[in-house]
Amino acid sequence: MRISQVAAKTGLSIDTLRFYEKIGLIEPPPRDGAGRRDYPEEVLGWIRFLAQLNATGMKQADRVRYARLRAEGAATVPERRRMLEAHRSHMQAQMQALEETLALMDRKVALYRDMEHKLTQESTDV
Amino acid sequence: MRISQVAAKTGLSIDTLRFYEKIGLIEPPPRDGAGRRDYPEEVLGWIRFLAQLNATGMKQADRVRYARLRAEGAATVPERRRMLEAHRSHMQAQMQALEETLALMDRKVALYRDMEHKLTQESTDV
DNA sequence: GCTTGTGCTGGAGTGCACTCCAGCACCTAT
DNA sequence: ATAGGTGCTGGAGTGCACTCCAGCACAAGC
Repeated sequence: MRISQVAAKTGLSIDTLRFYEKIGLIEPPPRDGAGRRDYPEEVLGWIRFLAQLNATGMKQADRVRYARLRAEGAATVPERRRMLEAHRSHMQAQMQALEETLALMDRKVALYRDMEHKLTQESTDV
Repeated sequence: MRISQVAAKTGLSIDTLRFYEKIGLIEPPPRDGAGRRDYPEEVLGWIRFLAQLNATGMKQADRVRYARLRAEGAATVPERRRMLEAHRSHMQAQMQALEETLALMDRKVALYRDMEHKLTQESTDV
């Protein structure tokens, strides 16, 4: 698969794909006769996983570390597991922050609606 | 309250407090006789609210916009409410991403545990 | 009255995660 | 055979959110 196809299917830009390769997030794919990258299908799943780690706040440096461990094979499974567990608890903290702030937003929005209601009445009453 | 006190109570650095003032996130506090910032107590609650918006992914530019609206008074309540509602739905999308990825982490961690178990047995069995 | 601590300003520097560009090669359709 | 599209490399530039620093003023304790 050519780089433009991968970009289209993953939503990453072509530049980002090359950048991810440069920093070690994606393994350098084989090249075709003309020296162009020829990605295997499996890269799509890996990129989607990276996107999930990204969306849930894992830092680039840690994603790179995980990618490097993954490339080293089965011997690194315990360390990868520890990384995922660490990220898991980080995500749980985020969930809690979100829940608390969501509740706060609801209270504030209700308060603001109330204020708007009163302001509307004020101008209607005169 | 002096800047170092505010820093200690909020966890922000002194530089960050001045930076927040510069970009309009915090209103310039009055100064004491020696020209030092003298923050009112209320700033603590506001900073904690900012921290919550921060922790749940609201961008600086939007926090600044909200702060400016807030400083303008009651007339901006409808717009502030719309901002909070927009942030609310952004947070809900984040929650969903977290839930999905949390479930994925659990599956992967279980898988890795399983692999570790088998590897251990392999070396034990021989 | 001098040292230490705290604060001030304006501006430069940092780290992260991309994003863009020049200058070139190759492939494809007309 | 030539024009347009796609891809390549190495390196520079960007935007965000701070963070640090020099050089100075004021204050408080010994």
